[in-house]
Amino acid sequence: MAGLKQVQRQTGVALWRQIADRIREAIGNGAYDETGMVPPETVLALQFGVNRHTVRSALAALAQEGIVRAVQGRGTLIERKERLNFPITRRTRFTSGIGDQAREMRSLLLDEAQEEASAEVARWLGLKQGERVIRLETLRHADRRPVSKATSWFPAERFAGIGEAYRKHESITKAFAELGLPDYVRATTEVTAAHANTADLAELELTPGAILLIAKAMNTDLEGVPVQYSISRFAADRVQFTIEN
Amino acid sequence: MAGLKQVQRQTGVALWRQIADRIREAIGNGAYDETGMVPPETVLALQFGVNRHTVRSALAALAQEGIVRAVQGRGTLIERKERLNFPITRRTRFTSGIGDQAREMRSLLLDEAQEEASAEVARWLGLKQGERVIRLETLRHADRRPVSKATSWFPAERFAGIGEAYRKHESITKAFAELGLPDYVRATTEVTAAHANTADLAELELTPGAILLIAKAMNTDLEGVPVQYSISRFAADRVQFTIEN
DNA sequence: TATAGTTGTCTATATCAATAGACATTTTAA
DNA sequence: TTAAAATGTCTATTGATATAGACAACTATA
Repeated sequence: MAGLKQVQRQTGVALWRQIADRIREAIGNGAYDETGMVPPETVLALQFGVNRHTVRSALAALAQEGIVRAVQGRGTLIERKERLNFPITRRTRFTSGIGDQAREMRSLLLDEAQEEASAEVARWLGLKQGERVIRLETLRHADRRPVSKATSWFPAERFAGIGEAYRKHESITKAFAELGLPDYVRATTEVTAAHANTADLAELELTPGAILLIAKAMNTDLEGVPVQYSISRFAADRVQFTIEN
Repeated sequence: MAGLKQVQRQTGVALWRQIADRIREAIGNGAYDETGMVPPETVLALQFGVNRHTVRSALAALAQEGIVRAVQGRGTLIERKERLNFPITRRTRFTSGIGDQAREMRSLLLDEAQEEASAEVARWLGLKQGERVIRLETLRHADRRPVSKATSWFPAERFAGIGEAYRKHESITKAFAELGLPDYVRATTEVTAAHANTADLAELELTPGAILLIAKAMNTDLEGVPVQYSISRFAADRVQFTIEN
């Protein structure tokens, strides 16, 4: 079976829109990953059982969204969104925040350690300097491209075992949930920029001179008690932050 | 603020369809419960900022779905959906299964008793005949109309106190959760039909000769251990079951 | 019994959606 | 260089969508 098909007429939803939705979904599922382009308009028209112009309307809509780009003579290329968008809100989460923009998300736990809180960490987590904290080093990929490397600190007492939970779920949100924190909010985020150092270059697969976006973030539980402080280093050419006010 | 509004033009979705969706949603939210009818076409046209004919298209679509019925000179009446649909799947639950079709759900605990398992109950629950089970008699209403009367049996040892939990939450799912069973699945469902007896007639507010749909269901925990066996008697003219394969 | 309020029907017009066909333009590869 | 394959553009036609206005038919109520 080649076909997507199944577009319905006279439902109040235009065929071109139904087709655009199908193609967008197929792209999201990686259906055309091998070629990196959408099938020719004539082929799509045949598959969906509509006129080529109708397919063109659908592709025009997708081009408007920046999902595809038509090149005369070649075909209609799928645009890799080279900048993942991170909305920064009170409900900022890494995975679900960009889950609709990338097909495959990976979050690897590189290192875990228990240590004494530095002055900075203690200040952010509302602890005394020297109190025990758990530090996680994580590396996050989207579609096999490294996106960010993050260092996170958690109060050791409250979140014992978070390393294991994170390794299992590849998600801070789910790790928190497993440890009895079903919900949390982003309290503050500080964004700066810097040049990548040699370690960054290797881990994020960058070239010398590359720029990083650095986000220092503090999350709290619903009572306002700090639960996480993290410093994330993003490859600046692969992400953008959006802050809505 | 009166208005729903917010219909968009030139999105590939016809205005009449957007409006139909809004009105259907508003009906589902009980927005027009006081009058039992949709506002006049002219009022809706004003609210949505469209022509009256466009509203008429939307209402015609809803009438086709059986959600409303227009009466010349009176108005457009909201049709009480006389058959609630029960999807029967592995995740069958009473309340959430029809929660989007009725505005007010009630589940009353009529009686609770601890008794010895009959041969039938023992077989379904994987117990030995004579083992202790808890029996609950429940009556379920949707929008103040009785829908079903059910007798449920639970292993007494594992689910001590389920009667109280059910009375409190009016939900088997939540009662299970309170007793440490966060999730369960429908293992088997047997459906038959019969005439209502005199007790059914009274409890389900039926007229003599009425038909019942009788569902014998067994739920298990995620390990496959039976947790509930129930016999539910549904007023056949108020429900339908759907089984997707 | 009027009358106001409501839905039903009809005509007319403009725009959007979809089909059909022809041909131009560009890229890729034989 | 040529041809095949793909997208781009144009004209024309049909049906669905939406607006506009007028009036008929029906219901409830004063």
